[in-house]
Amino acid sequence: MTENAPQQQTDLPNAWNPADEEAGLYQRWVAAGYFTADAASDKPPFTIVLPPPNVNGSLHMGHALDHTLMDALTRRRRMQGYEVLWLPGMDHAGIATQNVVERELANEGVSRHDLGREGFVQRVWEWKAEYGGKILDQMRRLGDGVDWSRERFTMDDGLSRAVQTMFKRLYDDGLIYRAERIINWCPRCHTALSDIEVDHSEDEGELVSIRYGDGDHAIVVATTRAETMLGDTAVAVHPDDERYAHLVGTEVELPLTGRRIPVVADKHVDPEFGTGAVKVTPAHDPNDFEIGRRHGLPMPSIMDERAVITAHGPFEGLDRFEARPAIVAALREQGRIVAEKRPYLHAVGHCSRCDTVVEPRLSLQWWVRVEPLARAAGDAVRDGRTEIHPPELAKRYFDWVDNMHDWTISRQLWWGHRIPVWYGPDGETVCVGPDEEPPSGEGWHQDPDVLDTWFSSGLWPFSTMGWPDDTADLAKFYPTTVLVTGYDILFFWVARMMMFGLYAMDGRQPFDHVFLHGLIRDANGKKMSKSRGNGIDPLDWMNRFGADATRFTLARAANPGGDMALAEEWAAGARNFGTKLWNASRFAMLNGATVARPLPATGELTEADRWILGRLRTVVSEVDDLLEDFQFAKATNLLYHFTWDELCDWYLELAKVQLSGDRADNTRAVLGHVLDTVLRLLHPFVPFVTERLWTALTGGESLVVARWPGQALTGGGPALPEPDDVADGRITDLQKLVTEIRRFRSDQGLKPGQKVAARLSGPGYADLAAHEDAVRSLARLTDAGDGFSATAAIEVSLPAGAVQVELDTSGAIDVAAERKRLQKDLAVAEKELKQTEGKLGNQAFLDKAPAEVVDKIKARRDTAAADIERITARLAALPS
RNA sequence: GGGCGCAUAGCUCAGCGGAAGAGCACCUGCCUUACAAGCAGGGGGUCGCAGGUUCGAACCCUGCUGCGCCCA
Repeated sequence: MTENAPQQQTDLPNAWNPADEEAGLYQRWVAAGYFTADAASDKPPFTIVLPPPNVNGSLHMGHALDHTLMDALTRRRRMQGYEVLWLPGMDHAGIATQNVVERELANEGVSRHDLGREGFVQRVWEWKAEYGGKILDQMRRLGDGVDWSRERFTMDDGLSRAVQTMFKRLYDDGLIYRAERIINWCPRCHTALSDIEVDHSEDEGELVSIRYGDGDHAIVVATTRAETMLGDTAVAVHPDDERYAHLVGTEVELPLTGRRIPVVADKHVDPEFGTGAVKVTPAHDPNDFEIGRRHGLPMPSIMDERAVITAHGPFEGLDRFEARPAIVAALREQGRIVAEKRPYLHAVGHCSRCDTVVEPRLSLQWWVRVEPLARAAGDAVRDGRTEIHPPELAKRYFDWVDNMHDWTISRQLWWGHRIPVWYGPDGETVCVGPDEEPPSGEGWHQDPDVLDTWFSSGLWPFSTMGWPDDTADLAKFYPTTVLVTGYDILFFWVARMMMFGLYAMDGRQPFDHVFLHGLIRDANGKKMSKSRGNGIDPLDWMNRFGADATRFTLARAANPGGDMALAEEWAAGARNFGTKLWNASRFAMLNGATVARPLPATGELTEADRWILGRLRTVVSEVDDLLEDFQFAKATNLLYHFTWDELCDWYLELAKVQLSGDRADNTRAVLGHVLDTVLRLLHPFVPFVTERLWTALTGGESLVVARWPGQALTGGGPALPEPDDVADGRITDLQKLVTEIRRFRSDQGLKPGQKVAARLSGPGYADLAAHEDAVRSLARLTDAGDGFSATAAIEVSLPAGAVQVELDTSGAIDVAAERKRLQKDLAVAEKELKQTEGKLGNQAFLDKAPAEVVDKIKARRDTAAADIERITARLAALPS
């Protein structure tokens, strides 16, 4: 390490141009191997597996946030001396990718069936080679410090083997079974979907009331799906509903079909809803399916896989949405429509991939029996083996895992892991493990379906490290330390990885912590979406403001659990901060700031030096605490304000004075030191600009592998002096004095650059006399030389007493402006006096409030009283 | 229908029992030799409404109103 090599001059350009430097810096980091994890290392591990993005996806703002936070976590831990593994990769996104390639084929006038299964899958691989993984390059743009040597893909041989192993184990344990049930069917994708692949929305539909039967034997049912009446096999009423008691056990005629169907009593019918009677279509509604099961009803399917009506005379061949009005019209003709309500708002499920309205469908599918797995997943969080941050979200997790339905894992697709089950000529069913030969011979065939993409993604925390083999990576890096994702992905990711991880890894949880961040919204707090057109492309921001600015914007908005609104102005602000940091650093370096020598002894430092170093020490400690607690927004805001408001606005200005004094070298050391530390603290969030500045400042190899300030694991780091109350108070006084003078100047319309002769005096000034040069520099005051003639005076009250500032404004002063100012200050002081005296006049307050609170109020009262006296006198002295 | 969360400056959000804060926006003046992607100064809020607890409430409790999200 050459971290302490001296660096006198700087080769830094005048301005920071991210586009010129980011890509080169990133390449250098990767080439140096900084991000490559070593399973043989003695360092403590810190592991994150990247929730794998879809192979057909591109980086959106949600990813950018996710990645920024993961990168910040891993970069800091790396600097702290951990052996960091951040493992990247992608999933194969079964439905989405198959859709993409099918669309491509459609443009060529070909269907996947023309290519055949093998040909189609080959074609998807070719597509992947050419277009897949765009997001990986976008991750490089963002600066993700991932271990590219361990990049994985869910369809790779190793991960496929893990999938087959897992299937076999679950099958053998009786946790995977095949059954005919109602599933969510997408008539466009032609596949089953799991519950969470269905999005519900309130859609406008119609509620039609239909009379079944006639005369005394009539019963009215209401439905939003009139077309399903073709598949009705019963009408159900509540057993205690006296209105229909006489009909239960009898049959009514089902219109249009000539069929007679029974009226059954079922206690799951809500007698309050509608007429209290419901039509029962067991093959096309999950509730009706349950009723059908309880009453042994037939379950005819009336639609094919495209949701087109099959059989049933005139309606055959109609799409379900064409069939609906046709059937209503036919019923109306027969006088069977009792009431119609349009529009009628009701919840409708849509395919999360293509937005088609899902069709509940009776079909034979493979299922995971989740009960024991979900219980273990809940217990791991209940036991505290896995901690969810922020903890409020644990409740949502429990609600989900404790009430989870069995999971449909078969998909009627070709792109994915094929179900490793073979069926024999005599009805045999054989599940085949990865190292076994599948049965062959006449009549044997493999199940045609593939597994849900989430089945393979659920294995990600360990399949990526070589499971089911015992590998060095698993030994070193499992369980992973933290999973970072949005709270909307809690069920997709967390629950499924937890279930599989605990099962496959002998009860060892896949991650110790789960950090859930909020969702990205636009400047008005609205969710970003394609239909709204309010999405922001992170690449656009990276192009215009730089990767650092994009990252810093996201990190500054990331309060745990809270959603965050973003707008271009936010990114511009972050870019401005980078510029500020750049300019401040360049200024410091041009003035010889250096880390070449150790910090001077405390006794050799000025109060300004001791103040900024004390503040720095506090900031280091606070930032550290905040980051341990995933408080990214607070940590970055603290750094933003320390850098801008304290370091740049005050210390750099004070340093300008010191640099022309006799202890300039000390100032150079302090400047270098503060800057060095600030760059280290900021590096996890804005890696590029800090790297460029830090290597220039220190001559060190790279900030990526530099030590993190403070904290035990870092083995020390620069020793900073304790915060110094005297120095802090002195600088606070100085700031107040300078600010008051500036206020006066501004009131009086004096140009900021205009020097004004002044004389400073008063009891409060004794302690500040040593800072006179600084005060004069910051307030643009010159000495009161010959011919000085005060035309105005202000009085600033400090804890040690008042300071008089007499100024020669070389002209008349604006008395009205001065009076206005004083009156305003007076009003403030009077309000303060009234408030504090009110409290102190309350015996109950004096008796019950803690002594330090009472003392504080007393001090405030005294200050207010003194201010009133002073201001009143000043007002009286003003020429009228 | 069940559950959760939020209502604080024009906008987006911190603060969660002892003096109302930030960023952006806004107003005034400045190209003051690091920085106009900037500097200096300034204006702006009875902290959704109504009760209660407390010496003291933006902060705790109850109800109401209005939003948002998840699940059914």
